[in-house]
Amino acid sequence: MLTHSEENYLKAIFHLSLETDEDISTNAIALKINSQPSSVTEMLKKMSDKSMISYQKYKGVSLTEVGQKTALKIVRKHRLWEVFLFDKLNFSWDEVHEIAEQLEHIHSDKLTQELDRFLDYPQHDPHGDPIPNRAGFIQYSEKILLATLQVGETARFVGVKDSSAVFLQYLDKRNIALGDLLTISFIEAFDQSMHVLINDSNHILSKQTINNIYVLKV
Amino acid sequence: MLTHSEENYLKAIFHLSLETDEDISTNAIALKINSQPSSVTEMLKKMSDKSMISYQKYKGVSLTEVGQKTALKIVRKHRLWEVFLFDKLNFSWDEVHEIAEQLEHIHSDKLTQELDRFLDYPQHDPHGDPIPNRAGFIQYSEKILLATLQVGETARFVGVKDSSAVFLQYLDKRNIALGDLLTISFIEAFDQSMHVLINDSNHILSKQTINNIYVLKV
DNA sequence: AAAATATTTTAGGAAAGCCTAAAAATAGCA
DNA sequence: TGCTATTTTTAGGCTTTCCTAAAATATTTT
Ligand SMILES: [Mn+2]
Ligand SMILES: [Mn+2]
Ligand SMILES: [Mn+2]
Ligand SMILES: [Mn+2]
Repeated sequence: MLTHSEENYLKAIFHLSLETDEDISTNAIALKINSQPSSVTEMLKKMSDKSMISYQKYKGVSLTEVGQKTALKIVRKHRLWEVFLFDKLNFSWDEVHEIAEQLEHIHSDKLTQELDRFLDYPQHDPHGDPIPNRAGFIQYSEKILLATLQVGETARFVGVKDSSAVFLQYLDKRNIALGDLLTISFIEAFDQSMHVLINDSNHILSKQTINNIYVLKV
Repeated sequence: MLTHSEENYLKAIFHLSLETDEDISTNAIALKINSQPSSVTEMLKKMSDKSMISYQKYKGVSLTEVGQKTALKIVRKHRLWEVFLFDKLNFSWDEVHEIAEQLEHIHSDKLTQELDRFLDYPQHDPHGDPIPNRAGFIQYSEKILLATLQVGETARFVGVKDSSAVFLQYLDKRNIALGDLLTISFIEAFDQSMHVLINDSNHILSKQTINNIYVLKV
């Protein structure tokens, strides 16, 4: 059984591995989990001993098969709890993450399974991220950044890249929600801001915003 | 914010305090949480510094007002989660405690409140124990031990004293459930075993059993 | 009331998980 | 290739929570 801390390391390495094919560096992990590189080195040794990661001094780490499976279990729990909080307990999508960070560490296979059933086997969490199934299989979609669309194109809002509370609240304030249809009416050459038609109203979205919104072309 | 461990001490002292009016001894706590008296002494000092308990060397401890309030919050969470697992996730009453022991440490007032609402403000957990309300008020009932009844009396099964999995499973096996009506038909003088009519079938319940079942006379 | 017994505390130590500062290794560049 | 800057590891320390063994205190028995 892994400790709370070990699980957080595993999850950090998992998420960092999604961004690159290279091994994950000590510094990158330290940055991610808000700790010091020396603390990370220490933990990496322990997790290597437990065969959760492949680690060679100075060469970075990658998840082993077991580590990958374990990380997926934690991500699954995290996202299922987010769905529970959002769907059943009236939490908003900017509030769920913090509590899911705690709930993801509850150990009970039956609990995870029953929660999944109770929520009717959801495919995505409230931020549009895919939920691994019981076997650890995760269905990634072909989502692209809104910033890559051309004038005239229409697409569906299916996810956010960085789901910080402040960004999610910004979207809420503008009544932009997951599932909405977006049509690009104009792109400002000067600052790349995008004029977008959403729910019959026009929005001007900044470069930062459109680089943080995932869509699926329709 | 209290640690996981401090919360467990608080809960132990709370439960021990229900059994007696005296101060709680170091040994009793050690026994309850399965640790050593020396470990307990150490923690009691820390919790006294945090004003959660009143502690005088060699004299035992009691909860302060703040400690009592905090303990009740944890008990509230524990029992609400038990209801959730039992009512919504198909857990049996002998399985819920173990997982609630983990869930009770999740910190979020909103979560507790919304869970309470979602479960429709339950008054009792799956073992018949009362759930403190948001303000920490707990409604104790006049329940008595089945062992105290006389031949001919009828009462409703409303709780168990020791809710160990093995005892709860024993009741399940005999189709004896919370809410059932029990009528005493005979008491064996030799071993105090009780002949009880439950759901139209006759059961012979041992001394240990009838001293572990709470009822309300009807 | 003294002796024996039981309870509680103190002393000293271990493991986990974090830190800072210094040393070692690696990578980038002239 | 050799020097410099960056990254990573090691060394040493701190806190939390647990432990065992010994000392101190309280309780019970004679
Ligand atoms: Mn999240
Ligand atoms: Mn999410
Ligand atoms: Mn319980
Ligand atoms: Mn209970």
